Amino acid sequence: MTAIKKIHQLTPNADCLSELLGYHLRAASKTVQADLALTLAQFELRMITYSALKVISNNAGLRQSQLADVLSVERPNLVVIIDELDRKELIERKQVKHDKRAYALEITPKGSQLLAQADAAVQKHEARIFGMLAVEEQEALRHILTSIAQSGAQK
Amino acid sequence: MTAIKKIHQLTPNADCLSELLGYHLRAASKTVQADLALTLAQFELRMITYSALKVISNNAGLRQSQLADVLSVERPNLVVIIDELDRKELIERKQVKHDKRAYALEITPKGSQLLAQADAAVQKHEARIFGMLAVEEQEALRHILTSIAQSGAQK
DNA sequence: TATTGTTATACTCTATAACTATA
DNA sequence: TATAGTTATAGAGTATAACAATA
Repeated sequence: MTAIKKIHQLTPNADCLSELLGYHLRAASKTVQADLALTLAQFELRMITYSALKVISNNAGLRQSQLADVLSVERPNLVVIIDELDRKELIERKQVKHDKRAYALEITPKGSQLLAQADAAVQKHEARIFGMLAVEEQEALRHILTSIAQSGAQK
Repeated sequence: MTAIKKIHQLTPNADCLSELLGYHLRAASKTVQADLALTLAQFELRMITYSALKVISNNAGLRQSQLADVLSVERPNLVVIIDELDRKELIERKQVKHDKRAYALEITPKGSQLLAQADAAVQKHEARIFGMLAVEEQEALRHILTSIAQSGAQK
């Protein structure tokens, strides 16, 4: 049985997928997202709720449709995200003058306090993941990733 | 109305999330995955079925549990992936001597032919995405991404 | 007992159509 | 007619428990 198992064991080089840069890009992204998720779970935040809280904090009064655009989330899906932050009293939906359809999103003091703590933890997370890179390497990586992200879809 | 809208418009620098390297990593990964998905759709393959087909092709006779390990997919989820490839007659589940529980996975001639075409398209895809980088830059990126992927989870 | 493949299930993320109340 | 927020829903992707057959 061990003999058969050995024959079937994959040699290190048998992973033919590792030739593809896209494979490594995806693997690195998954590792980072997993670590970030653990980091934010300490504050009962998800990646999307953290992002939303941060954007609202930096853009007081913006509307849900604008936030959806910034976060690249469909409007219907943003509703439950905002609901979650609202229920936790981290943000508020305030009336917009001259447009009764829309809400102006604002962070609460409680939200600002939590965001400050989360931001500090995220900074540690980034240092933990990217700290082994020199500052110039980090900038080069940022530049490369930005250009890749904008290389767009075919056709 | 336009006045209110302008006030609420986000300035380019208001996207406070772009400070995070993890944000750019995720965005780049999503762009690449989307382009790869389009590329493989021409052959009625998904990323996971393409990966499975390629690993089976390079490791004839491996079992589903081994393939699940290589692809980092849970065994129950691999079943439907193998079902799909089997239904399309791209692979075969063959009996394993000395172990009636397991199947030996093998690619069919039809599968090999499709894989060759898909491989060529994926090569073009990678060139389209990463072609703007010099070869040394590609190798540097591969090295960085590999080390990031292995930086592991905290705690 | 442990393992292989399988079934059923559930949870998250994402995407679309359609409704309401306003504009 | 168009827009903001909402509801309902459906599809991927992913995760776990439990089963039958076999080791």
